[in-house]
Amino acid sequence: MTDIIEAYLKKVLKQKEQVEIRRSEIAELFDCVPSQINYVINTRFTIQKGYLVESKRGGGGYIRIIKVQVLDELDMLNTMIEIIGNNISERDAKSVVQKLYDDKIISKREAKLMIVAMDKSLYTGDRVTDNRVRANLLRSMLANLCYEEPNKRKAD
Amino acid sequence: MTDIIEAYLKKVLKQKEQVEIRRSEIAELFDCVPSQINYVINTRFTIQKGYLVESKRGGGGYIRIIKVQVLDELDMLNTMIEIIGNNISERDAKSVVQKLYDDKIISKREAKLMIVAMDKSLYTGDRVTDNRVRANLLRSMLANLCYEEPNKRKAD
DNA sequence: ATTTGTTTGACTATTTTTGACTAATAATAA
DNA sequence: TTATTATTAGTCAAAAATAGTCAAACAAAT
Repeated sequence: MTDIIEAYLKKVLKQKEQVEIRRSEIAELFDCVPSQINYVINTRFTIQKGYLVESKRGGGGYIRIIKVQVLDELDMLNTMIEIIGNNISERDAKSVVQKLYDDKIISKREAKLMIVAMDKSLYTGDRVTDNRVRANLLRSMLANLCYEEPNKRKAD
Repeated sequence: MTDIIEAYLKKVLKQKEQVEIRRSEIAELFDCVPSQINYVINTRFTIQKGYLVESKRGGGGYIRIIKVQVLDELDMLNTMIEIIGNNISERDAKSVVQKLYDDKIISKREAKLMIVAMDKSLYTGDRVTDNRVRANLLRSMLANLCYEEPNKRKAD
């Protein structure tokens, strides 16, 4: 169900920069509880994936999902570095890398290298430490990409 | 039983590049406990045998087995993975990466990504822990370079 | 007899679904 | 204007729906 609603919203976002919904209407449309919509948004339309969400309650209330716009590669990398901050979960880290791949800032091989490096199983086992180390790694790797010549793309 | 399930999955993989199952369904189909499926996957669909496995738990969960192509740098990478072992210093790790670059197994960008990830300053500060985590990271990244997915699947 | 591989199930981990309760805003009444 | 009510959306935790781990029991191979 989550996947279906996600796909629906993404389809709309393919055409437009943003989409505005009434939570109860979408819930009705897909025959689910309204809070399911919050779940979809919280797990699939995060800032790490490149979305901003605004909403308002009360009469005429809405939820608005906005695709984040960035100017260029450097801007994107810096934005991501900021988003990462000093701690990041495995899931969010992988979202960030996926986003960079989707936006063709890194190659598939680079994405895979980075994604495997985000895996929880490689670290110490202490969540707090791991999230900090993971953020350090990811930030460093992205910062490194900032100083490089533009990506020479191989067919992938 | 393991052989039967293995054969079944391989038959499907003869036709397609990947197969997605629901663990409980397959367990039911072959009248075995669900964890038997994990055993089959862990023993017969390893990365060394040319398969990649992804999965998700929870509602709509699945196990996906993907055929991958083994690259000819396999031997060299496996040797390096063995050499790395469970601990590696920053210096040794960096020379491993340098060698990969010299041997043209990785690109310059990939090399730089990996090199920055080996840096001591990113880890916990405890030498023993750091050398272990660094080895985990490097081994994972190298293992990842051994294989390549044939082609993409998602239409989105 | 010993070692290696397989089966089983109890326990754990993760993700999604659901619904009761809370919070915010707008509309309306006083 | 102020208070009240209606109309939204948000939060949180429990329940449900998956898959993963691990070790004991069992079986097969040497």
